[in-house]
Amino acid sequence: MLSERRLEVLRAIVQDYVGTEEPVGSKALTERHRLGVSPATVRNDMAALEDEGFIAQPHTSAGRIPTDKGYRLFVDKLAGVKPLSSPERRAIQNFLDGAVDLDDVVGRTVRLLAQLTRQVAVVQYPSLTRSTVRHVELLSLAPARVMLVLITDTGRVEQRMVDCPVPFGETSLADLRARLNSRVTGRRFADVPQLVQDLPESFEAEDRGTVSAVLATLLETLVEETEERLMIGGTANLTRFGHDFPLTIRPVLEALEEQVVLLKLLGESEDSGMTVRIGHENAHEGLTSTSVVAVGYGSGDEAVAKLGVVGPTRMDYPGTMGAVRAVARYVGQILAES
Amino acid sequence: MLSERRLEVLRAIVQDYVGTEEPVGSKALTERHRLGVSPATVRNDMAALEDEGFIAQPHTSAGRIPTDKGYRLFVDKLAGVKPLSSPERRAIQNFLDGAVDLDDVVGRTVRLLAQLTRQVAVVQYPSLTRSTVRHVELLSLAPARVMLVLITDTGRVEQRMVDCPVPFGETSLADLRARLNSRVTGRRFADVPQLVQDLPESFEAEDRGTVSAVLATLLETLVEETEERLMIGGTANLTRFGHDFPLTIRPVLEALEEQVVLLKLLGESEDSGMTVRIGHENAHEGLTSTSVVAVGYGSGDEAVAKLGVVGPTRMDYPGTMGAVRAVARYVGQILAES
DNA sequence: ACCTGGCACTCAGCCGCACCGAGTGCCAAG
DNA sequence: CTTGGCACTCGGTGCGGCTGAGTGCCAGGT
Repeated sequence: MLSERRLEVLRAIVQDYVGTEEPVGSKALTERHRLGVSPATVRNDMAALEDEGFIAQPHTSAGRIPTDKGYRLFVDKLAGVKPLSSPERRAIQNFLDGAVDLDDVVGRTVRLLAQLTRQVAVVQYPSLTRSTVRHVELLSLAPARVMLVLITDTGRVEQRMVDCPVPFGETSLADLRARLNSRVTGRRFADVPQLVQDLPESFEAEDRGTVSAVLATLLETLVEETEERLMIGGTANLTRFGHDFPLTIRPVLEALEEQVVLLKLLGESEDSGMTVRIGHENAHEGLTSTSVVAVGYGSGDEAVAKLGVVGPTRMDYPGTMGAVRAVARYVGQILAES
Repeated sequence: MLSERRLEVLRAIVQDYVGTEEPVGSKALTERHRLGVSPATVRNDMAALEDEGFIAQPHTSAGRIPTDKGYRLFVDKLAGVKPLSSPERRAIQNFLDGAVDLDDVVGRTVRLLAQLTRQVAVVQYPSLTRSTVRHVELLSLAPARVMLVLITDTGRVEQRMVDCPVPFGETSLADLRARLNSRVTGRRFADVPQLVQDLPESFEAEDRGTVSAVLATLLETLVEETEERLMIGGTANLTRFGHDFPLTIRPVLEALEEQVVLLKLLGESEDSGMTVRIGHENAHEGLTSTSVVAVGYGSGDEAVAKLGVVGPTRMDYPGTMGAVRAVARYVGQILAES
């Protein structure tokens, strides 16, 4: 229902607007793009595109700017994913290769993504529920005090204190540690609850209380930390947002500080494959003038967490999508290696 | 050399300016404060204060605003530290008490501080070098692969992978773990290097390579992580900075993203006792229009790390200092308990 | 049926101008 | 040393006119 040329006009409008940040008019369009038609024709097309809701005028007698719906069409039909240049790829690899631990990987990823896209980057830590257990460690700190340390295959470490109802001997502790690990090492966290269910029964009566306490803390940790952690960076890029600062930037900063909001943002997208959420498509009110590009990443074929960027709806979608995808791939490789 | 009344005038100017964000004139001053003198007198005093460099006019025929030097005098001589109200104290305690682990403590502290002061909060993780070792754990993940886990008395956990030159048996590993712990548990991290220096010699020749590798990684971790970690929050408060947004806010956001800068910022202050660094007193260029209020906190009497806030030079110093001090105390308590 | 050039119209942004008023410095008197 | 008076400054604001990019529409051409 939209002719080929009209789509072409929309593409041109999006590209110009993203570049200049200013409403684009018919004359400027014909000059900057070889559309092969006159400004008047473009005007007609623009009127049609406006009727369909793809573009809008800020005020009468100004140029047009794309609407969220216009960006949507652009992303879905008109734009591809721009692959990175090979120097960029090499830079990514070099930068990520220097990481020493998981925190470092995530930290570097955030900085990298922020720099590449010149936007705000968000990286989720590998999810506990989708990871597998590498090791469970129990340390006796005091006669009735045990520290529980949980290590995942992605290098994440969680620790908790456990208060034992009665003092717990070193040998019992070693016993519990051994049995616990033989059951859960290499298994997925999601499966842990049923794997340890009957563990207390196999212990002496006097130790059962403590065993139960330890297990309870373990399960609690799994539940609590299912609210994942994440890291953000590149907030300074928000200053390149637009001219009407305070009002735009404020709610975005606020939203970015609420982990819950961000996690929802990343979580709502499909598991693998890139998701682009544009303007009002974002549920959160403060983010209706931003777009979110997110993708899953993982050490194997399956995604263990998401990463992405938050930027103005007026962003370079192909470039951003390319950068996000590339970074996700490299991070996956790094995690698989460690 | 400055009469009592002139100091009083300065105090009034600072207070009014902090409240209204607008240059304050002689007439307004006499109306809002009971100085007992006429505007003309105040004008004379203001002229004197301006000669001394404590206040300045943005343009001729506008009110006066305090200079950095003026704020300095205000903080040093004219203002106390405003204690928090008891509801506030209770709120702090309740909020911090719910923390489950160190990350949570730091996270809650940041949010709390940001909310109380309505500024950007910065909290440093307890320093490794000033903490003591609670436990060192060695886990065999593969025949020639060991994971080193370091746990501090403040609950911080660091982990590193160690590649062994030759496979390392479980018994040797247990042996090393035991000897290592007997030497370093309870000792300060700073002392660890010399405590483990001669450890390889006491092992069989074939294991010495691995023992050395493990120790090398341990020491390396200590060095690397001496660049401390920290957490920031409340950046949304930057939007309340001033009217001339983009230019002011940008360098601040950039500075806040550079951990190194922030660590220097906190580190430069004396160990305990509160430090207030005003405007150009901050070395970093991006922060010359901000003030930093920082204080050490710790589980015992000695500081293990710093926390503080970054805000506009035009801030409520007494209130901010009060909040920072109170939060530091409570965090110290929480850490001591865990 | 579609493209195109022409034309009248609109309106945000940008002067220039005058005015207002808060605030100042100075001075002479108390 | 304080105070009231007074002339002066100058940033901010509101108003009017101009400009120019951009539009919508129409009539003519392909």
